[in-house]
Amino acid sequence: MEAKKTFFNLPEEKQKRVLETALEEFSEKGYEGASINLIVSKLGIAKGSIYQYFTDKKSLFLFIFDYAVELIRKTLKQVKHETKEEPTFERIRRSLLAGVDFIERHPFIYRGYLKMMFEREAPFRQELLQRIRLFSSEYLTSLLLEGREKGEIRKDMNLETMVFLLDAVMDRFLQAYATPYLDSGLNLHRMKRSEIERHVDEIVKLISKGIGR
Amino acid sequence: MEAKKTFFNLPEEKQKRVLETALEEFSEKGYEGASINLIVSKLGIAKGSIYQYFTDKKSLFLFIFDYAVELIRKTLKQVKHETKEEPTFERIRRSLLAGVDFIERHPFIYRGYLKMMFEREAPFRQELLQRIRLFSSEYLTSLLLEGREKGEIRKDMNLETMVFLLDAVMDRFLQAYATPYLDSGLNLHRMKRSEIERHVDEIVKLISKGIGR
DNA sequence: ACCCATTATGACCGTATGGTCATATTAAAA
DNA sequence: TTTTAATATGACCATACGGTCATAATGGGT
Repeated sequence: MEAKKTFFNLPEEKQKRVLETALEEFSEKGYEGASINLIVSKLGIAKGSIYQYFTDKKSLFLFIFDYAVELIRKTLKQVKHETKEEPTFERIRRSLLAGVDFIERHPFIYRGYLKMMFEREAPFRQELLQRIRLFSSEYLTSLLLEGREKGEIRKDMNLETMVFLLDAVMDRFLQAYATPYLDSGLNLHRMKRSEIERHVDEIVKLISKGIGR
Repeated sequence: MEAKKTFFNLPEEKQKRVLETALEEFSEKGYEGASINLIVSKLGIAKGSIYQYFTDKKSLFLFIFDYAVELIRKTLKQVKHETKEEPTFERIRRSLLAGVDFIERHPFIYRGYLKMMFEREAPFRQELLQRIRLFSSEYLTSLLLEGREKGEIRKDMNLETMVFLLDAVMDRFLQAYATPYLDSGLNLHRMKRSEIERHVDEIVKLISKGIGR
C-alpha cells in the first residue's frame, strides 16, 4: 500500500539500510525538515531511485512510522507478559527500564516520536499520535486495574487521573533519558544503567507513596 | 543588541504586531520551518522592511525569545509571591492554574516552548532551554524546601527526585491543556475552567498521597 | 518650497526543496 | 547473441527559502 514492489525486490539489507537512513533523517529534522536529497546522498543512490521505491515523501514517512509502531507495540506486549505475576510497582519499574533499553536499542525511533508530538506538519499526525498514546494508556490502565484487584492500588481515586500521572512521569523520565536538559537537575541523560536503576526505584516509590507529609 | 534602532522608532502598536505575528509563525513551524516571507505577507509589509528592523532571522528569533522568557519569569515570580503564606499543596494548585491562565493569555508562547524542546535546529537551543528549565526547577525546589520546613513535605526522600516528579506532572498537565491527544484520555485540551479545577484538585491530591495502598 | 535623514519597497540573487522522466544500465530469458 | 523486462540515473522543473540593495516614498525642520 505504501511502498512500491520495486522496494520489496531489493536485497533485505539494502531495504533495511534505506529505512534506517530515512528514519534517522526524519527523527532528526521532523517530517517537513527532512530532506530527500540528503537521504539519497547519504545512501549513495540517485534521487530517482528512491522514487522507484516509494511514491513520495509521505509514503516513505508512513511506511517508516508503521515499522516503528510495530516495534513499540511488540516491546510493550512482551514486558506486560513477562511481568504478569509481579507486584504492580515492580511491573512499573520494569516497564520504565524496558523503555530505557528500547531507547538504547532504537535511539531514532523515540526521538522521532518526540519530534512528532510537537510538530503540526507531519501527515496524519493526529491519527498517528492517537494510535501510540492509545495503547500506551490502555497498557497503564490494565496495569492499574489488575493492581487494584490485588489491593495494591488505592480505590478512592479516579482511575483516569492515576493513569495520567503515571503516564506523565514515565514519559518524562524517558524523555529526560533521551534528551539533555529536560530533567530538572537529575542529569538522567545517558546515565549509566546502575544509576538509572537507582533513580527508577526512587521515582516508583514516590509515585506509590506521594510527596506529602 | 538584537533589534535595530529602526524597530524601536516604530509606533508601539506596530512593534507589538510584528512581534506577535512572528511569534505565531515561530511557534507553529519552529525556527527552521518559520518563513520570513509568510511573516511579512501576513503583516502586509515588504520583505525588505523586516530586515530594517532585525539583522536576520536569528536576531528576530532571539529577540522574541527574550520577550517571552521575561513574561514567564514575571508570572512565576508573581504566583510565588501571591501564595507566600499558603500551604504547599495549595501553592502547587495555584501554580498549575496560573499556568493554564498563562496559556490562555499567551497561547503561542507555550506552543513555542514545546516546539523548541524537541527541535535541534533553533539557535542556542541548549542555552535557551537551560534558562527556562533552570528557573522552573529553582521555583519548585524552593517551594518544596519551604514545605519541608512547615512539615508538609516528607523528608525521607531525595529532594531532586521530588522536584522531577512535580515538574513532570505539572508540565504534562499544561502540555495536555495546550495540545490535544496528550493526556491519556483525560481530555484536558481547552476544557472549561471549572472542570480544569476539578482535575487540578485530583492531581494535586495524587501527588501528595501517591497512588499506592 | 526645499532639504535630508529616516523608513519602505520589491525585483533580484544563490541555494535548496520535492518530484519527474526520458534514457542508460543491468541481468535474466530466449 | 538477441530480446525484454526490471532497475538505476541525474538533468531538469516549478517553487520556496533567507537575504540584499538600489531606489522610492515619507515627513519634520528650516
